[in-house]
Amino acid sequence: MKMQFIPIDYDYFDFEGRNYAKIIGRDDKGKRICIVDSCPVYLWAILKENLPEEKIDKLIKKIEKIKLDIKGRQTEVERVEMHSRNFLGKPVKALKIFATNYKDLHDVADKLDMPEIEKRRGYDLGYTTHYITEKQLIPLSWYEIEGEIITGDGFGGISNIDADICIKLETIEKIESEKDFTPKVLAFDIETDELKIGEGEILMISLVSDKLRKVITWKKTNKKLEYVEYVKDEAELIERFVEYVKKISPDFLTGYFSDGFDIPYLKARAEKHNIKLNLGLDDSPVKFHRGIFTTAEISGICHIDLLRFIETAYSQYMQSETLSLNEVANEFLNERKKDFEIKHSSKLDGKDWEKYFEYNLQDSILTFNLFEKFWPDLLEFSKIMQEPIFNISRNGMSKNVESYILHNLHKFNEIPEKRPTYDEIGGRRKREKYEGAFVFQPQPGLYEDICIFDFTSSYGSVIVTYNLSKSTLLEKSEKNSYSIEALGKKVYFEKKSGFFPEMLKEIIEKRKKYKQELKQKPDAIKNARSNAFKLLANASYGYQGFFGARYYCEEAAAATAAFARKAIKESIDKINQEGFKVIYSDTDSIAFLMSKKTEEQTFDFLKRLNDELPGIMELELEDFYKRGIWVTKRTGEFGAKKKYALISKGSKIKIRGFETVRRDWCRLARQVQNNVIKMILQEGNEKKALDYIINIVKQIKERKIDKKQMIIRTQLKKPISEYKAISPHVIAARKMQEKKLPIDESLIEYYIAETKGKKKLVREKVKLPDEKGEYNIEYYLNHQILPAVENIFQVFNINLKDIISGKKQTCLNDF
DNA sequence: GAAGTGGATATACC
DNA sequence: ACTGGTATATCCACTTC
Repeated sequence: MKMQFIPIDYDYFDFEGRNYAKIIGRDDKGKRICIVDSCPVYLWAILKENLPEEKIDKLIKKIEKIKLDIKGRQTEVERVEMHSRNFLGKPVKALKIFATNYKDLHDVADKLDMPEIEKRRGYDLGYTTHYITEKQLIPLSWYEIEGEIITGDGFGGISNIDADICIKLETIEKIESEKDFTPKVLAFDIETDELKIGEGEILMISLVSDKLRKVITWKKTNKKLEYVEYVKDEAELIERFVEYVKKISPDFLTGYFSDGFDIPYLKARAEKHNIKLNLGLDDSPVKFHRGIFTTAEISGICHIDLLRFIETAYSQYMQSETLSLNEVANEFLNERKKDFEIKHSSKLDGKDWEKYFEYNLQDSILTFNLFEKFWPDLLEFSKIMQEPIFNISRNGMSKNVESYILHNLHKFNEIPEKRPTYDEIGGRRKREKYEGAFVFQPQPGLYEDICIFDFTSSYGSVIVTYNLSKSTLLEKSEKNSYSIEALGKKVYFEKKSGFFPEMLKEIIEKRKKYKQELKQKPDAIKNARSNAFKLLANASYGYQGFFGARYYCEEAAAATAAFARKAIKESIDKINQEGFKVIYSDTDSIAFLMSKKTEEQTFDFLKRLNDELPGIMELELEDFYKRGIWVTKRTGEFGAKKKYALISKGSKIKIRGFETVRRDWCRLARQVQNNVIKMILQEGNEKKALDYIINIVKQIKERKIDKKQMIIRTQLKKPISEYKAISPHVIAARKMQEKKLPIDESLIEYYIAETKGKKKLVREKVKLPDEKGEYNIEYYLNHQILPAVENIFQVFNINLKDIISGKKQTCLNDF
């Protein structure tokens, strides 16, 4: 049997003691195909140097005799081969030890505690990763496959699963031409009475696919809605949900926070009713993997929790202040949730229920649309990191960097490094912070004609240029090496390029290439590809300093920061020497005054600068700006770092660090500050802004501002009881707890109210948004509005405090 | 009991 | 525990006089 095939979901199973990959996918006609395949299972034993041959022969014979009988399995060493490989860039002799079952490799490794063996590696990758590496498969690419159809009890009855064809794979070959694939997607969302898992009843479940829009509920209402299906009770609701998933049989089942809420909830309620949540194609129950986050896996159907993916792939560029479905859908789709105030089901009447159904359906529609939106990203991530979408969508960037490395090691003939042990991680976490980026101390003021240069992929290009990695780190000083002062000593790296910098070089090159292609002819795939490489390049520096990394290298991470500091300081000097004036710099960017020079002269100078930069390091022009403002710190007269605002020649405003961009300030303060900054940058003076602020102060004093503008939102980052310092938002959270309001991952909202009696602490004046009370004029003036704008006016030598307190009312007439 | 200071906490920048 | 370090600012908690 021969056909075209695209792999989607990866799993594995044991049959007669051996491991088999079970890959679910589609053929080019949309039929569901299950392929069964196997690959050699082995680990590496790296030998000590200069072992005599007879000793190696003896060792091999000894190893070949290893047999294990554990966990109800019999595993034995089946074959041992001698190979020349690299480990951390050094040539080594290593034994490739083939064994029966991947899951027993750890135990085989334990048996290899022999004096001739230096290190044991390659037993901790996970079967799926091992399989993909071995077969060089790229997930979600089209393949031409050939194999035998499996029927009856072949491989323990695997053909009983809900697939059109099961095949034992014989050959598999990638189809090079680009070929589209449109997955079958089902989005779902549940509504419940309580937020705590399993505590309340599931009231309804919505389901959305390209052809389906449905809400299932057990709630009887007078008006029958077309898209609502009514069932008897909660038990039937869950059963019906399972039936639908089976009937639709999607490639992807997607939810929003469904790993942490919807699926665990369904599971808990199903257990209560003694129903099985057997969603798997093989009728297996949903499997939960407990880690820091629980993940829910369905055999054969790829479950995607979009929240997790959006968090790693996009949150750093997003405008949204939270990752709530509403905000995210608003930002990416320009669509919103339905307005509906959720109440306990006992407090709802007929009309409310209809709205509730609509609300529930809309959530699934948004989730479905978000899936479509992020499908190119999921696809590209999966192809680039070469891991299944299920994992890709849940892994953080450090894991993604590591996946990329592991799947590219074969190009360097490298044996994979092991995961750090628990003790190693503990040791790494205890180490002191190393010195990081350089931040220029700015002089407060309003500046005109500013230019900004940026290092492209700054840290990445430093790692590549100076070959900084675990495998290139030298133990002692060597001639002809790269060296720099870091971690309070001199560190050295060899010049012969290592596999990690080499891989990173390719990542940066690809990023450049795809960015260029994207610019020429934009589309979603190119955007996703370009973004994926950008994220990979950016995360590579952090990876080497991350305690959980296989290729952890403190020296490399510290040296990267050190070389980057050196490079930027040298560039700053050169820019100053050229006759410009540097006014600010942070990590990889430099802002300087044009000092009457033309843009052409600046470009010319940039070219010359770049010619002098080492390796692949490169500065690029970020933009030209009309004006910019830097302010003082609240304490001290120095300029504040990481806080400035710019207006470009095209009148685009860029604000960094100011309260305007901080979500833990009330909306009024943020908006007022934003307006003040805008006026000053646009007009080039403070006059209009001063009039504006005086008017705002008046309005506050006269209580003309809507209380909604005064609400402060702060995230509760741990359980209430764990707080040592009881700050206002903790009090607000306590109040919510008393009122039995849900405290989920979202922000705590409160305002500071007028109170009777002498109350000194801010937290004593905290009220929840719907608590009766009036905003505290003194607080909002002196602790929100004034702090937000006073150091902006200070740039113009205006003391707002005096003006507002009325001390210098007369000076108003001066303007 | 006021004033000063350091710690805890949240959030942003790159 | 799930990339890194640098930085600002608020408000509480505690010390000191």
